[in-house]
Amino acid sequence: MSRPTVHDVARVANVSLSTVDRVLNGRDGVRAATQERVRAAMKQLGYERDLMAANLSRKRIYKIRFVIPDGPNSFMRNLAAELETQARIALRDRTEISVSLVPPFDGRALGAELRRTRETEADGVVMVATESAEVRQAVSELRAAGIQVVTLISDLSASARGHFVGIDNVSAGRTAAGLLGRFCAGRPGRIAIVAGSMLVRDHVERRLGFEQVMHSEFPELKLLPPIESGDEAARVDRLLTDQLREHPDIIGIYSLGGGNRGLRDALDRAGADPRPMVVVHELTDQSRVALQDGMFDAVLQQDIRKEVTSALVIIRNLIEAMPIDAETGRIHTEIFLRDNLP
Amino acid sequence: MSRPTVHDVARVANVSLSTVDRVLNGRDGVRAATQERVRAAMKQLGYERDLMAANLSRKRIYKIRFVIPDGPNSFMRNLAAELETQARIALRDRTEISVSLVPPFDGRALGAELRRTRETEADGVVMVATESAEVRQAVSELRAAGIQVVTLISDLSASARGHFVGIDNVSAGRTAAGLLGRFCAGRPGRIAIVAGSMLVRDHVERRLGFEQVMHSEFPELKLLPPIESGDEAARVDRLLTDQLREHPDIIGIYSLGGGNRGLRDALDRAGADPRPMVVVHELTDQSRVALQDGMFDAVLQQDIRKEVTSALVIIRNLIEAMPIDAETGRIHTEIFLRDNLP
DNA sequence: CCATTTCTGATGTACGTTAGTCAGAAATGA
DNA sequence: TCATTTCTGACTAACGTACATCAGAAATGG
Repeated sequence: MSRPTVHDVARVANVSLSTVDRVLNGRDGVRAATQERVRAAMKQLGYERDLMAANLSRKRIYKIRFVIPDGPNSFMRNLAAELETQARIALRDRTEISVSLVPPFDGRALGAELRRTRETEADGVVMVATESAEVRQAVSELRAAGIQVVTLISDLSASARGHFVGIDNVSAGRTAAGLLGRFCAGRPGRIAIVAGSMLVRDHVERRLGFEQVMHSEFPELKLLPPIESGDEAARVDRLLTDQLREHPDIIGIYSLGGGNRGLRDALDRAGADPRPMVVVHELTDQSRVALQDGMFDAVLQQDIRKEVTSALVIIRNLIEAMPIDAETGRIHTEIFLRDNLP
Repeated sequence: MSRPTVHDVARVANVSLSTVDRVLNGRDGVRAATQERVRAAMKQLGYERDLMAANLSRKRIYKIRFVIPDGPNSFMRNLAAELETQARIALRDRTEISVSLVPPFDGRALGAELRRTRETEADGVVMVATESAEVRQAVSELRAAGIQVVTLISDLSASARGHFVGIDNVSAGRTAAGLLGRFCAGRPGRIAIVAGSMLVRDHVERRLGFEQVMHSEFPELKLLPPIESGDEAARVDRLLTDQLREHPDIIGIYSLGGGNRGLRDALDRAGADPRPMVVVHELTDQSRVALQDGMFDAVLQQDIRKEVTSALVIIRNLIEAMPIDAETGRIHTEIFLRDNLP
């Protein structure tokens, strides 16, 4: 009553072990009719290949290369840390993870690094994409060489990548608006928007989603033009302080990028009462403390661990040419309040 | 450069394969000094037993039994469906999942079913707990018989269960209060609470957390005593309709259990304007539609798939007496608004 | 020091799969 | 129908570990 093996399949299909193996592993030299017989037997028996035995036999080790941005961005540093811990865990699944860092927002550097990957005999590459012709070119070459590619966090448009793992940033912006709008419940007033830069795609998308919902659902709230801070705390502080002084009727703030320490400082300085409702992105030490203080009301987040493990599952399935559950790559935008902090 | 095997350990420790095996599997007949040598070699090489090969050799199949509530509750039906899909996937990991259904909120029935489990030669049991003496007794017996027990979604207090997988329900209740309180922003009024049963710990804990935050942070909102519906839509409808009629000043509703179709019906019937703000648990077809209609404002959710896979990982680790990462069992409470629906 | 007990090594089989070789059967074309 | 090509079967050796058996070495007790 234990699970069926290739031997059982062979017996039922009335063929030899070799033939079953050939069908199972897509080797050629099997007549269509025979293939069908084997497949029927597998279905009839409910055969599922034993991955453990299979990998053991193949002595296969999946080599996965992560290419992510270097630099001080604390979100990316968290990602790097997570990769380090996942690397140890993945070893048990016969998966070897290596990480290489490239300058951020530099398509040329990323493309060059991707090309270098071909020499490392990796089975797959997971990368945080930067839009550029070089990158798209390099990705095509990798895939042509049989190396699978998955984009993480930031996608490549119109690319031949195998899959994307990350959140939907338009929906994240809409979510922020849904929260902030309800928090400001009926009171008229202005909403300040703090962004990093309108040159990066996820920020643009978040702003887009935010404005969509604000305009349609909360028309009594007036949006101020976004502050562009370059994700630098000092600039957030300075520019936002000015804006708060200029518009005493600011009752809500949406920060869709980094530099949230500056946001806190500006709010501290302004000391409005009641203070504006605040929704920000990315759960960091800073934003966590601010949540607990009651200075921020909600933090939107993407679960880095989930993104990494999903990327691993997906790229392994790509390598094995196994079907991919579309749900796996779709990362939800998580919402944290003071009370559901992890 | 590949991972070390028992052979490497034997060579480095200068002993035979047999001796390494004896140490590795805790067989006796190895002098303490020799054992030390072997262990040192393992540590030096960073040896990790290859679980795949090990299980293959043992021809071990993990038999896991899930015991979950029967009945129309759509959350539990989702769970059952998820178990079905996970069962196919788990097969590849030499894990055989069986599911048995018991009447909901019925400690005696659950206890009896758990006792029956002992005859199924299962290695572990995962169950959605109902509080009762019979259940605690049955769990102790299972564990005494060497069968691991993990509670899922709803925990057992003071029990000998091996682990709990699920959200922190107190924190979920607090989160609901944080949202509903802010949504009701300053307006005074009453809050209705709809629960399933105070016999299951998750409902008790949610209520507790909800009331904590409501009392301390939003004292202008008065809480009505909870409606106990047994998670039946018809009863929710009837009881809530009564309550809405009796208290026209209800401006918020927290539903911490099932039967949300009844909640919708009652709200439809009452037709208040402005309608009360509504926070419910569990993303189902019903609650999803209600979110999109704007009938519900927020839905708290636990990721069923994550819970099932975490439970499987944990119970396998328990069976193998491997260390358990505390983070694995901790499931976050997710928040869904209309705009971040998956 | 010998007899006994306790420890260690050598060897083999098994687990389910992959992957190869080689001989022979079956289908195909001329 | 024969020569060729295309399929198929029978075997075998791995992969890393578990587990059993048996012989022989080392430590122990008297």
